[in-house]
Amino acid sequence: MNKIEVIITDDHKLFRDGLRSILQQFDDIEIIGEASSEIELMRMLKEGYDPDIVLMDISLPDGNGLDIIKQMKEEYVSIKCVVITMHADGQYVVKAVKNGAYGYLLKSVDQAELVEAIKTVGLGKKYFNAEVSQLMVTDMALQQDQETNLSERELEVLRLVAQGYTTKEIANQLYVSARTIETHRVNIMRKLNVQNSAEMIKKAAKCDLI
Amino acid sequence: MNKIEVIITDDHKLFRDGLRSILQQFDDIEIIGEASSEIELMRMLKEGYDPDIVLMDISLPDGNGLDIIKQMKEEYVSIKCVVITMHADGQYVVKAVKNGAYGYLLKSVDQAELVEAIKTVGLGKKYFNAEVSQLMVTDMALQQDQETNLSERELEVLRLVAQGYTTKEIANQLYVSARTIETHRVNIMRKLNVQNSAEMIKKAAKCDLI
DNA sequence: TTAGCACTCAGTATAAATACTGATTAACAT
DNA sequence: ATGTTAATCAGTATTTATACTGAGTGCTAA
Repeated sequence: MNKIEVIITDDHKLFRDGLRSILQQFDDIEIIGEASSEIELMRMLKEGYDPDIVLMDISLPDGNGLDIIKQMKEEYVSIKCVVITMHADGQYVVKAVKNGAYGYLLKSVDQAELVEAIKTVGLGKKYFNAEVSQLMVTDMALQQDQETNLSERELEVLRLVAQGYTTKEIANQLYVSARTIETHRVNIMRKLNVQNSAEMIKKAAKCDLI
Repeated sequence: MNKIEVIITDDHKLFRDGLRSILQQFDDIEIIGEASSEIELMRMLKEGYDPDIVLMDISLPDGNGLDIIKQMKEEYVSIKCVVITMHADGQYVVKAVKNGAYGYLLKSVDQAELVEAIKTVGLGKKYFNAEVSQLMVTDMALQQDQETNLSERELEVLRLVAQGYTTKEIANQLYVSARTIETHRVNIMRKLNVQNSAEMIKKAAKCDLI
């Protein structure tokens, strides 16, 4: 069996050393490099490093660690990113998942779980433990809790607006005057607590109304 | 300790009987009712049934089971819904979570896990096992895979548009002419393959570009 | 070195949205 | 009964967006 090749990315040398020390004990895992920043990581990849897994802290000094996951995934399709962080924040987890991360580990995990995560991801599967899943679930449930109280008619209008129909077109479709639709739009914006159509559609999309 | 009061909702009597038979063995769980449809369930709740948990199949004959979770949550805040279904579909899981479900079980789970889920939810915590979390994660990662290829500048403009700034305002902020911003808008819409600003914002929101 | 793309900018005309002022009717719950 | 809300409709003026025609510069990768 081939070794799982890993690059560790974290701005704290001591932490990198610790990880290396732990992972060195396993014959099927090999640390092929370390980076102390996103820039350094990207430079290494550009220079030809080709790890199976990048183990990455997302509170790096240069920029947002979550964005780099996406970037890396686009440029180096085969590399799988496992986030390791102290941030027990559902939004971070969701963002990481959406950006293509293969795993999300809290720094509170133990050795055994770290290794299990790496091996799981090494097989091409994703690794998110119960705690992390919980964070994600809780966050998603919260997002939905923004009550809207739009009437049926308003929802209907909102959906048509979001589909790109103009006020006039909607009026024709619903057999009412354009004035009516305009009133609806104003009321919808008031209820969603936004100032204009762009924000209205954004908020509607975020709240899954459309 | 109080018993966890459960209503089983499923359109197959045999399945309800099976669940009842399993759960009856546990002293701290009590089946206080059964419903064979959403309508029946809602009627029971209206009549005063007040379960801790509703164990619900989401492929019921009358309407979409996922929507009823939301409805129930709004009208009966204290009731926790646990979905039990044969649909191993990430989108369903995501939707269930967003609608406020406290758990999602595949019909392939065993007795032990069913009971564990009920007890966990009974304590007010959510229960989503590794398999289900996996489905959810996979689905979310997929959604993100729609490539966009917007340039940095275009993303910047897009985000400002979504925040409700007008073309002129954006032009002032970025120290370029309004023409330039208009060109950007047109290019963004072309790249996102949409016909107007409303669709542009909707698509951007759905793809988490903003 | 040439082709493509990002980014910038222009005029003219029309279509649409927004801001302000209002109003009537019907349903529904306190 | 009375207040609240949904749903409908109106005029006028202004601001924005859109559609059509374009173009020049500078970078980069084939």
